[in-house]
Amino acid sequence: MDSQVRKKATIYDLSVLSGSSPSTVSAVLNGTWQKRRIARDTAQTIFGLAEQHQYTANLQARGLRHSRSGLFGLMVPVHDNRYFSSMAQTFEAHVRSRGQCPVVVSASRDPEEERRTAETLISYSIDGLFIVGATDPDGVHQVCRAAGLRHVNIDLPGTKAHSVISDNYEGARILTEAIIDRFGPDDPLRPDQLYLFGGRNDHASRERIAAFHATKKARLGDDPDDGVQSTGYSPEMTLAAFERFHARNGRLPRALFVNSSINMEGLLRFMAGRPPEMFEGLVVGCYDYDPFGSFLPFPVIMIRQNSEAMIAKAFELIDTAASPPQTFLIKPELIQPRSALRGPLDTLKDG
Amino acid sequence: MDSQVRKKATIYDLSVLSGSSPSTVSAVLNGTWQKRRIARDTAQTIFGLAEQHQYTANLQARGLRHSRSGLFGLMVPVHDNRYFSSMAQTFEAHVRSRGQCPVVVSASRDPEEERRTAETLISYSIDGLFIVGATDPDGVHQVCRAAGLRHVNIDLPGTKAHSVISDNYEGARILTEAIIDRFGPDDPLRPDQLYLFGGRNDHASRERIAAFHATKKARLGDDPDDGVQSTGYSPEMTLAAFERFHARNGRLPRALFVNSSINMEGLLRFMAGRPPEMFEGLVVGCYDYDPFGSFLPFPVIMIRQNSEAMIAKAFELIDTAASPPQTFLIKPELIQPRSALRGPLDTLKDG
DNA sequence: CGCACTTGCACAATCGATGGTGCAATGACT
DNA sequence: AGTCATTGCACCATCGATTGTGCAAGTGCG
Repeated sequence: MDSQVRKKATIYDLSVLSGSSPSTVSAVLNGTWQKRRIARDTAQTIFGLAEQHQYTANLQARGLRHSRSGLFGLMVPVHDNRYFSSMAQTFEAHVRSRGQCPVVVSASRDPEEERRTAETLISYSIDGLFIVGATDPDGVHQVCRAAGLRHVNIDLPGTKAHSVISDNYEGARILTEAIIDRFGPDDPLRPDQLYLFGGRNDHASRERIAAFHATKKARLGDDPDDGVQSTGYSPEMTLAAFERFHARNGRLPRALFVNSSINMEGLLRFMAGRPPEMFEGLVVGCYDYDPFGSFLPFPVIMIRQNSEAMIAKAFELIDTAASPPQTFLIKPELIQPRSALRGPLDTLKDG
Repeated sequence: MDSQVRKKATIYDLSVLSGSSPSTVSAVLNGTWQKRRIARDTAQTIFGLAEQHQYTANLQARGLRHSRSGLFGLMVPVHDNRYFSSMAQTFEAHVRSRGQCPVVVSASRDPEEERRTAETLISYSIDGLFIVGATDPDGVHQVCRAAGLRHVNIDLPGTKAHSVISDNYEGARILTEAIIDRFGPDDPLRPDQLYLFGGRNDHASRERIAAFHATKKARLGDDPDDGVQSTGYSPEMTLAAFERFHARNGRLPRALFVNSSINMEGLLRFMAGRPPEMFEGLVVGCYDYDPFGSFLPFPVIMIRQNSEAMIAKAFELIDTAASPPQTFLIKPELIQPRSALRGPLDTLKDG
């Protein structure tokens, strides 16, 4: 009843109530009162009033004064994806432990949207920004630099700011090896039986495709040109690619390298309504880890990108000067089929 | 080179450059210039300068003046979960289309953290808040009301503000029916062969458990007391529950009602390292939809909660007075095994 | 020409918190 | 008592944008 829909108390309110000046109230409540030689008694009084009236600072006002906001941004392509959302989970914990407020927004892999989103966040004077999987990291960089905003690229590298990315070449190499190893010497995999689906013209895909080619050539002796079906990061396009392949060949390849969990969803759509037998003997490598994906009816070897390490490294970099910009590779991990890993959620109390 | 790390331009900078007063510049740039009878020529000049100097408004200053920020918050328990992250995806699109900036934060299902997080967001004068799956919605409500912040509960209801939740009773009923229907008349399911794993003492779980009990009794004629293993929303606790069950009985139940995808991850952990044969014949109902979970080696019937409809309804409610608070039920959908649904990501350009 | 309007804009207060500076009161010391 | 240092706090400008108000110059009309 006491504090209905009344506006929040300000230092001016407490100033009147306590008989002290607003600046004294401010000093007490932001912790600088000792430095400003405010008497302990005065402070106590003000603390009491603050508690009684549920005072909390107006962070916009403080931010305006400081040209900082206490907000720290994470810009992801999409929320609805285990890789990015587990990154967000880790990110939040880090930011909170720094006493700041995490803000996660998505920019839909649209360069224009990416820049607009950065602009918006900058208008709130955010203190830092991680740019995850941006289509145009350097475009976002322009915007950030013009505003003097500290930022780090994650997952896809830019040329103007520090970047922390997966070691996609190495990851794709070990994944391709693992797929090939899955077939015994009695009936080994032939080069024309292993296809890569997914990917687009971004740094990560290019690296993975290069490693895929190189490893195929090294291990299988050959690598036909049509072994890569580029589909973008779209389930629907990936589905279409599988359907085209199936229409042409009457079956799926024996083995698949799927570029991401999003592309894997294209495979799921292909599976829906088709007989399970169609997928017998299939071996899939997926460049992403999803616990449910790991238990499909056929073996799915996965790559788990180490998002915790990437976020940690990014926080290390955010406070260091960016010149010259460097790219840091974080080694991903091969996950054998039927693995249920622990994740960031496991650190929560109970759930 | 031009705009190195120089501070952002303000209306005062443009004021000097244009020879107009700051208030004129402000009026031009915030669109009220016609109302304030600023000459078109003057406006043009200022628009030009603004563009040239890449002016963007300081939204903290604007927010301070307006006691609004243009930020709209979504507080979820965790990011790392398809249900919540797809909700976030839908939420973002809505907020953007309202011309506001979405802010997604997680509160870890910790009542204290929930209140603190709300406090923080309020300190930034956010314009609205959706409280998703809160452990203590009414506690958060207190905080919001004291600040006059519009808010709606989603997924778990409160008693003091409008709530939009899944029709958990109905969903659990049709899920339980579907599980039972999965078994033919030759070898029908016995009451002691169907167990519920997961859930805690929240509204959703209580409703689901009630429906589970009622449906079992109605369809199978009986319902032993120990048919519900409460584990919270924790993969690890759920794993432990499965292990206990298995240790006691030497096998899993024939059929499972798993309370959420998070609890399903506990089942995955149980599966890891155990022979696939152990899960032959198993039928699972899962109260959540995950595309990968839909294609496990045994039939998994899922409930897809309609997060799009819930978000849409919540936006409808946010602008209406909250008295008296009502709870709106959104019907969830039964998803047969091996289904790969389209999701919010499919509306994106390509990926 | 004189008066009433309209046009076009400047002025200044305001939102809430911060921090540099100044100043009175008190105490310490010669 | 006089000097100086310290204590304890108030004053005020400031961050950038918004908006109510006031006012000079221009226009129209009798």
